[in-house]
Amino acid sequence: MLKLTKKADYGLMALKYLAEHPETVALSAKDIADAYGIPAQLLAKILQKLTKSGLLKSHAGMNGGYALSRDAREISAYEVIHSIDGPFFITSCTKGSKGCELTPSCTIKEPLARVNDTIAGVLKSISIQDLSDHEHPAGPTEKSSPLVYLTH
Amino acid sequence: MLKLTKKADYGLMALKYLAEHPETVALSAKDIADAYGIPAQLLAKILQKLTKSGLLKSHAGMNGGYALSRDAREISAYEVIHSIDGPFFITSCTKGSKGCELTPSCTIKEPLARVNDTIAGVLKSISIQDLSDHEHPAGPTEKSSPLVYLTH
DNA sequence: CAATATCCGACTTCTTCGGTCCGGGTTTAG
DNA sequence: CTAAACCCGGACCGAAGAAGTCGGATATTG
Ligand code: SF4
Ligand code: SF4
Repeated sequence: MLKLTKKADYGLMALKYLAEHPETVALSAKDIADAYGIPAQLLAKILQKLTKSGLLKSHAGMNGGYALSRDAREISAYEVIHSIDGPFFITSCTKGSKGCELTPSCTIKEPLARVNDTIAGVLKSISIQDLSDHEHPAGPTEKSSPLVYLTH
Repeated sequence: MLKLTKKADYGLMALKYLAEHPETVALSAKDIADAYGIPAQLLAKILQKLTKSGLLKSHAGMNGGYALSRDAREISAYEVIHSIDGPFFITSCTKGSKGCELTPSCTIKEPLARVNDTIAGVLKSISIQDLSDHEHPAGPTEKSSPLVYLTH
């Protein structure tokens, strides 16, 4: 529940890896897979999705591979997750396809939609570049400011 | 991916329902289930978990049922989700049980742990009481302030 | 042309979730 | 006392989704 897909996880790893190697023109899926020890074929499919979404550029043939299509700080974690796992929804009532049938009687879907937006906002505020700043500077996670505003 | 369990969903609905009926001493699982049209037996098990976690008080026998053990504004959505679905982790590396085996080589688990904490903070800042404030006052969701601080 | 790479859909396997069933124990109304 | 109404909790099962695999087509370079 509320767990990130491993595919999205891999996708973030791969993008971070690409962001850290800007000098190379392109890296093949196998290169990245080997670097982390994740199944090559699976990673390939993930990168393909990211390519189709426009986050990556691919180049077939020898010495081919993938490269970021934009600057690392212009790619948000939200986009990555969205590309790989589809639309982002905390609840099952995706309003459109097939959600739970008790949507009309449900009284908590509006508040939850608010929460959904908040979390999406969090994800959108994180870029690939941020992942590369390997820092966890002693300062323990302090939740000071109000994080979500449910009622206006 | 990143989707709330339906059980947690039901749990929140039930708690909200209880919060909105403070006059009644106790409501049976069947009452709540009928009110929303969710499977009674399933809801029963959810309420049992919430009881075991101390969020609810149960009373067997005729005219028995469940009641909130604390004030509605003292119960956070985080507690509910935690009670029903177990520990809250965005990633698979739960450090302790069985996570993914590439935890050592993984370079994004610390940043993601930060994100995890942020989202957990969001959930903790929401009380059952907040769910009852049925408001969505025209004001579109505005994300003004920075929502997550990755680097200190 | 041959080697290397991406591309892409279909497929199997595994886990989890949603839901049901049943055999208990408790309390209270009659 | 007894039966109804309720809570308790494990076992069970089908459906769905996630993780990973396979195989073939296509594009590029040497
Ligand atoms: S309609 Fe209500 S119960 Fe159904 S998925 Fe949405 S929030 Fe959950
Ligand atoms: S170790 Fe890395 S890849 Fe594995 S679950 Fe944690 S974040 Fe994801």
